Amino acid sequence: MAKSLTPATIELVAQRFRAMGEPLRLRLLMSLQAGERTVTELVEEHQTSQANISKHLQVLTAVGLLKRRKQGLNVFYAIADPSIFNMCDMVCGSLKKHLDAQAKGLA
Amino acid sequence: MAKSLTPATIELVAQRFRAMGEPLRLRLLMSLQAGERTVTELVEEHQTSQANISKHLQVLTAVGLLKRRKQGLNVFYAIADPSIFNMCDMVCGSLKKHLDAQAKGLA
DNA sequence: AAACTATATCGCCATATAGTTATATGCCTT
DNA sequence: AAGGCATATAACTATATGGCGATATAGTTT
Repeated sequence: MAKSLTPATIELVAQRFRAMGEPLRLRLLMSLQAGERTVTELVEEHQTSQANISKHLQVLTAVGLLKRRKQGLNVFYAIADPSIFNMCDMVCGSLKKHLDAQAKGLA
Repeated sequence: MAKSLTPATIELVAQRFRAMGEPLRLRLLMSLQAGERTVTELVEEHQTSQANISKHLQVLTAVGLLKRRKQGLNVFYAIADPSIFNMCDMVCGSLKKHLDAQAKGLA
């Protein structure tokens, strides 16, 4: 991490993390890992209202994690930068380490 | 990111991201990048109440990002897994890309 | 243009969370 | 054991956010 970031930059970074800090949003990202999807497809895949999906997609798009492509009636959403999945992998790895250590502590 | 994670695991991952999705918490992590610090030191460095710092440290510790070491009256906090800074770097990189693209879009 | 479809937005409620002040806890010193 | 220091917790307020149903908007079809 860079030495000193401006408060505004820190806020942007925090926003990104916050955007990824929601289970449903993580699931949406995972759905999109295989390729772009329309809102309807995502609604069908995750059982919640269309309004809710739409709002979460809006959040992810606003922070630059997703990109939108409109085609006729449909809107296709896609991952803007696949590197986010590396982040997920890192969290999973770190999480595993933590859980293992915790498990050992309980032994 | 692994193909299918259980809801519980997804929630854990989300928790981690959420923990990093707060400017003050990011600043605390940055402070600790150089090495362990006591609560008092962190309070002096970031201008907010001791109670607030303590609460944020508690959040970061709960999700396994920090570790605690008690020594006499003091409690030293330290980064539990330095790999989180790679994540910050990745976010910064991705962010930069996004902002550049956005800037170009406005040109 | 009227009806239809896909998506976005609005208004609402319930809950979560950052911050504050005040207080409690735990450890040390004398 | 009494007082003082460092940290944690409690009680509270203000704000943000997730979810819902209803509605608006934009594009398509007939």
